Amino acid sequence: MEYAPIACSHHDHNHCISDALEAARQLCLGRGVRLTDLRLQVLELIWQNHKPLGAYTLMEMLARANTRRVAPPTVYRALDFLLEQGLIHRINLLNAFIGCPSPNIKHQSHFLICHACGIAIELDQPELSQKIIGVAQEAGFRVEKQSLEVSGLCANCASDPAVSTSI
Amino acid sequence: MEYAPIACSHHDHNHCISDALEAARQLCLGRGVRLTDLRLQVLELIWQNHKPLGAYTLMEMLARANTRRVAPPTVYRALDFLLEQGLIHRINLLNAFIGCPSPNIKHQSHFLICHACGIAIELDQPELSQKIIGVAQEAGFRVEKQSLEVSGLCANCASDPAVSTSI
DNA sequence: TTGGCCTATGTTACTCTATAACCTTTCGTA
DNA sequence: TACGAAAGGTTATAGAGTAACATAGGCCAA
Ligand SMILES: [Zn+2]
Ligand SMILES: [Zn+2]
Ligand SMILES: [Zn+2]
Ligand SMILES: [Zn+2]
Repeated sequence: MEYAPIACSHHDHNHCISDALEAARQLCLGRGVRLTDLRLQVLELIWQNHKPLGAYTLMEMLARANTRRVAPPTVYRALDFLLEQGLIHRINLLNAFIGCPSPNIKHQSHFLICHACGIAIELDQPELSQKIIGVAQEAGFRVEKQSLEVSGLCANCASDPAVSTSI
Repeated sequence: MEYAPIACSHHDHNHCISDALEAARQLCLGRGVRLTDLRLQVLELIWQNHKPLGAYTLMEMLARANTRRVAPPTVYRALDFLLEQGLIHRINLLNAFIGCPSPNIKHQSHFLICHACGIAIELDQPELSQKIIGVAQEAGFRVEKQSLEVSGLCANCASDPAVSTSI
C-alpha cells in the first residue's frame, strides 16, 4: 500500500470528530450562520464513523438520542444546511451523507467507496479536478459540480475482508 | 467550442436510435441473451433523446404505448437487464437511465449533465479512467466501478439557454 | 422591554423511487 | 410433447425526499 488513508486505518477517531465539530463551529461563526443544536447533533452523528449514513438512519439515531419522534423534514433540513455549508457531502451511489474533513477549502466531491466495509474515503486531488474540467471544456461544457464515486475494495478489505468491518 | 458532442448538436437522431438498437441486437445475439420485446421497447424509449429518463416516466410511456397498466417491477427488470448488458447507464444524480452509445466496449460511466436542457453527454476518455485508477491505487484501493457525474451547462445552454431546450 | 420579523423546527400528508414475494406465461430443449 | 428455466404479471410494501402549514425561538429596532 502506498499511503493509508486515515479513514482506512486504525486511528483515534475521537480526534476526527472533535476536529470536525470544531472546524464546523469556526466556519459557521466566520460566515455568520447558525450551527444550531440540531445541526450540530446531526453533524456529530454523521461523524460517528467514516461510513456514509442515510437520512432515515440518522432520523432513527436522532429519535433515540432525543427520546421522541423525529420526522423526515427535520433531518433533511439539517442535512441541507450542512451540505450548503460544505460540512458534509452526499454520496449519490448510496443515497447517504458523509462528513467532509476539509470544509474550509472549496473542492469537488471525489470518493472511494468500499462495498465490503462501507467506508467512503474522500480524495484530495485538485489535479484530478482540473483534468476533469479540461476534458469537459473540450466538449464545450461549463462545469459547475463534480461527483466522482469510485466503488471497489479499500486497502483493508482487499487484504482481509474479515478484519476491516470492525474499524 | 473545441468539439461538439453529438448529443449536444443538431443531428439525425433516428440514426442514433437505429444504431443503438442494431448494436443491442448484435450484442445480445453474440452473448446468447434474449433481447425480448419488452427489453427492446424500453431501450427504444430510453433512446428517444439524449436525456436520461426515470423508471416511472418509462412506466407511463410503456403503459401508453401498450394501452395497459405496467407495474414497477416490469420496467425495473428490463432496466436491470439492460444495465447488466451495458446497454444503458444509470445516472445516480438524477435517478435516471440513459442509453450507452458504445455498449461493445467495456468502459466506465463518465457523464456531463446539463441542468438546463437535461441532456447527458457520455465521455469517452480511457485516459481519465486510468488517471482515476492511479489515484485510487495510491490509496491502496482496488477499483471496480467508476461513476463520474459532472453537472453544469452544455455548449448550447452556455451560449443560449433558450435554444437548446428544443433539441 | 416589548413588539414584530425572520429563521428554525414541528407536524401531517404526500410523491417519487425501488424491491419482495408469489403467480402465470413463454421459451428452449430433451 | 412434456419439462425446467427464464421472463413477465400482480400485489403489496419498503426506502428516500418534499410540500404546505403551524409553532417556537432568536434578533433587532422602537
Ligand atoms: Zn476517523
Ligand atoms: Zn473496506
Ligand atoms: Zn442522437
Ligand atoms: Zn444544455
